[in-house]
Amino acid sequence: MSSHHPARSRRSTERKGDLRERAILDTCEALLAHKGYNAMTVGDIAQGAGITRGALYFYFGSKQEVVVALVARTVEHLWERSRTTAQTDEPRQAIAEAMQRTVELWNEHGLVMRTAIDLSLTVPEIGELWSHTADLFITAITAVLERAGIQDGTEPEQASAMARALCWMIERTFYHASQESRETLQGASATCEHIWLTSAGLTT
Amino acid sequence: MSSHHPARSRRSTERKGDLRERAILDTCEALLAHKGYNAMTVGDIAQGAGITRGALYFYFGSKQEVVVALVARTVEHLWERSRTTAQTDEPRQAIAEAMQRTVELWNEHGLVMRTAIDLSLTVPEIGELWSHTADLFITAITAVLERAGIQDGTEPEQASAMARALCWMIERTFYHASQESRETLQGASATCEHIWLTSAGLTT
DNA sequence: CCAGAAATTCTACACGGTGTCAATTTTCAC
DNA sequence: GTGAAAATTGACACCGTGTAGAATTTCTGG
Repeated sequence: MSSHHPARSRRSTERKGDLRERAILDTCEALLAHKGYNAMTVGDIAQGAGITRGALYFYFGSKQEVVVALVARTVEHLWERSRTTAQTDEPRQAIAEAMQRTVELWNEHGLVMRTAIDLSLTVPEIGELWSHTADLFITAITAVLERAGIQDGTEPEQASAMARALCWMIERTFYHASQESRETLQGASATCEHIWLTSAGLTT
Repeated sequence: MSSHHPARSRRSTERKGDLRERAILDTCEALLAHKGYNAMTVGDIAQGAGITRGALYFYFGSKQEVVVALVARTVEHLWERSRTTAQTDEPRQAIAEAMQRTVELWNEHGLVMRTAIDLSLTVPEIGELWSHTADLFITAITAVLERAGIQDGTEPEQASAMARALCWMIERTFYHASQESRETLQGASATCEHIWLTSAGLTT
């Protein structure tokens, strides 16, 4: 199952295959956009990448593996971005910045994030990736809530549980809004920010 | 495409086919539970219902149509329940009752509701059904918010937009919690209720 | 530059699930 | 009972998947 990409990772010069691999993922992303996961066939991806079906199976073991790799690529980008973003102490500002950053993430990667969510159930690896990503968000939200004075703990009305619900609210709201337009997304963000602020008791 | 079930609907006596149709949907629901949508094959459903693949195609045009019918059956049940539930004027009580009812719905029909959500993207008819259901909820939440003094309107911080975000929060939170246990679902409900109350400004 | 090895690509094949069809059997109304 | 409508069947064609072995290209050290 994992006999693919043996140890091709560390290489001085970039092998031809690395290019192909990227081409495959790019094509996959493009096809996902206007055909959707189910309609997209392995043949389509191969053709778009300029190779044959057979050749594609040299790089990935299945259609699922391709999408897993695509999601992994995008998700690593998210983690990267989260790590390098300044953390603010002041709750109100922290919330505003978090929401702004999230809007940008969805504007750039909405498509892949949506498919990640859709496939979380059926493709275990993607479920893993996405739930880990969600945990990062939940942890961050929890921290802000606690700094704002919400009691910490895991009971229904304490910070941790609230953070989880708020995270799902944001995920789902952005999921829908990002399918519409940037304006819709911006408005949805404002609404979520407002609810978050209110829940944190920051409605002066 | 719709040459199936011609006008078999209105009938004095119950035709044999009506039984089969129900058997098919029941089997589909059962299979969905421990195989999932993708793994479940038309042959499986037919076998479970005690007929051949060919016979199943007499009732439904495809696997998708079967699931659409199943979702429709469940969703009509939801609408029924919503309609016959007493509407309370007092916001706090209205919210408590709504959440309690929602917990019951997810306890009874969690599986089908989750698949409905999962297939909303890929199966247009299901998307239609589910978004209509969501609209009912959003309308109800909006009404409660307005009665609680939230300004009505569609701007980001007004009742309509907030109701939408709260609806998605509940949907997603319940989606996840209902996969765990009844206790988890109850806790999740309490958290959502708390956030809803806070957002409505009812935190006395 | 060249030979062998590794990487890459191709074609052909077997398998499984889908949806269709014409033929057949069962059920129902009169 | 009989003829029409309902229900069921098995066989078939199609398409997408994943595999295998052979062929080709690219890299590497001498």
